[in-house]
Amino acid sequence: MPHRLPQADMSALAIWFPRISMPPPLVRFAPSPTGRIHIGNARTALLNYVFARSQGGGFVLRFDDTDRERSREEFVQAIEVDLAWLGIRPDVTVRQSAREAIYAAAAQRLRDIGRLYPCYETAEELERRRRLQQARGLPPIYDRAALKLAPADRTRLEAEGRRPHWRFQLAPETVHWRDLVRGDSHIDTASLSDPVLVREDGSYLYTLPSVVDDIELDITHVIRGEDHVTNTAVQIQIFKALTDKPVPAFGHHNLLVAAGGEGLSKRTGALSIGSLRDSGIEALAIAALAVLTGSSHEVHPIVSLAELSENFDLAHISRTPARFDPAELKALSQRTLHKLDFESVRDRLAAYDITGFKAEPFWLAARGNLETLLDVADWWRVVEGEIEPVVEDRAFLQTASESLPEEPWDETTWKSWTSAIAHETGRKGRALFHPLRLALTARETGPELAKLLPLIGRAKASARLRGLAA
RNA sequence: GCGCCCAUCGUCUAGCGGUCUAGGACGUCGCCCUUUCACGGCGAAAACAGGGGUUCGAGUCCCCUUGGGCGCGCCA
Repeated sequence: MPHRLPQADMSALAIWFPRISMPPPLVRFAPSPTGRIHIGNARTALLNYVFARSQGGGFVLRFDDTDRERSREEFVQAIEVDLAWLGIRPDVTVRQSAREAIYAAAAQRLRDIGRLYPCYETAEELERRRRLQQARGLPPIYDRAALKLAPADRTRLEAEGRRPHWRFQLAPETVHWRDLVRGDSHIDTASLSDPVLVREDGSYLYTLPSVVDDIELDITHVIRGEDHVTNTAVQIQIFKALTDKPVPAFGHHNLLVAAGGEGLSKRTGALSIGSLRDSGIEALAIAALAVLTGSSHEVHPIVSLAELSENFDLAHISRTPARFDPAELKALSQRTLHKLDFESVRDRLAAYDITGFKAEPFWLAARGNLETLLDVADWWRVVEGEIEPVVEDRAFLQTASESLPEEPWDETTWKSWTSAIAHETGRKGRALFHPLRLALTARETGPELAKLLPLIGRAKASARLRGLAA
């Protein structure tokens, strides 16, 4: 497969032309602040970020907020917060709303070279024509009627008060590019409508600002969802019409679909990063699942974002849509938690007032039993707080409390204590341990009691065995 | 409707004509560990969408069917 070779090609080039050093890659993630980011969005952001990191490159966060109607400041903030939580620190942040003069200049340049032409059809007219074409089995493509307008026609229309919207005139050709994930790709512009770049009210649609910013900011790699492949032909043409700079490389990753198979696009109000965070999902689990699923890499828990950059290769992403299953995310989040060492959660534990000399041994004992970090509070209460013990067998617990050894306790205390009880009562297995666990922790399942007992301490243990809240 | 892309275990995938009685991971199930549960370790079951070709030989190449994704906006 040709698209698995570019790495080799690059290094070959570097050997033969050592003086031609590639500029460091610069990627961009370009959300429109019309909502919170969701798992699909976040995946694109993460893929860009991990790619940049793996190549020693930079990451631009660009807010595509040219749609003034729908863009909201609160979403700009929320997106930055969500991205930061995921571990993404943009090197540069820009807003398209602050750059309109640049787009205006670009639009003028396109008019000057005759590639941007005014159209006077109304939205309703266009809609009607599209339906007509579809009914006839034809592709719904703009017929370029406006191109045939004589100057006099325009003058008359303008006199009637009609304001034009502006279309980019596509050159008839098949546009080719070597997609970073999909390999050799091509689009015949004959199957496309000339894209509207400027609205009737003079504002810009996504297409022009996007290309202009990619040029101005020297973006080298455009990594985005597969839903943008068709746009690529248009963007390459606009790019070339505007500048002699090299066209960026494009990589279109597969899309996520819901477990049932239906699309998981931004329109379906998919799981937001914010709600995932609130439900206790680990950011690292989201990152791992987002970049690993749908690729030939095994999905596995990670302990740092950097881990994902190590074997990262866009060519390892599949061209088939991948299912996103929240249950899988949850399970991965749980396994992630079980691997985290104390240092990496120290600050977050402190937020639950889990500090002091018991904090680390507590974490090591409890982490394997957590579904989410939210659960630590419950286990910390078992160790340091007060709980109401569950008494299953009063007489047995009485015996147990009487054989409780004197402190100091360590991890061997549990073994020697329970051996003594077993000896005295003849109990073993579940009959022996279940009542002890219930009395000591008030829960059916939990961390190894050998590790928990010394943290609970004699005073609390003794009281709980006697059925007292402690 | 038209165009582009795709099709291997439940899920994510390896596989680039013989080495595939199809490999891995997650999940599932079983066993072990812990004189309990959870965590952990080990093992098992589980797939080439269907039909035609090409070839000595096809999961691998071609065509059709079926199924799926995306696109076809004065959205991004």
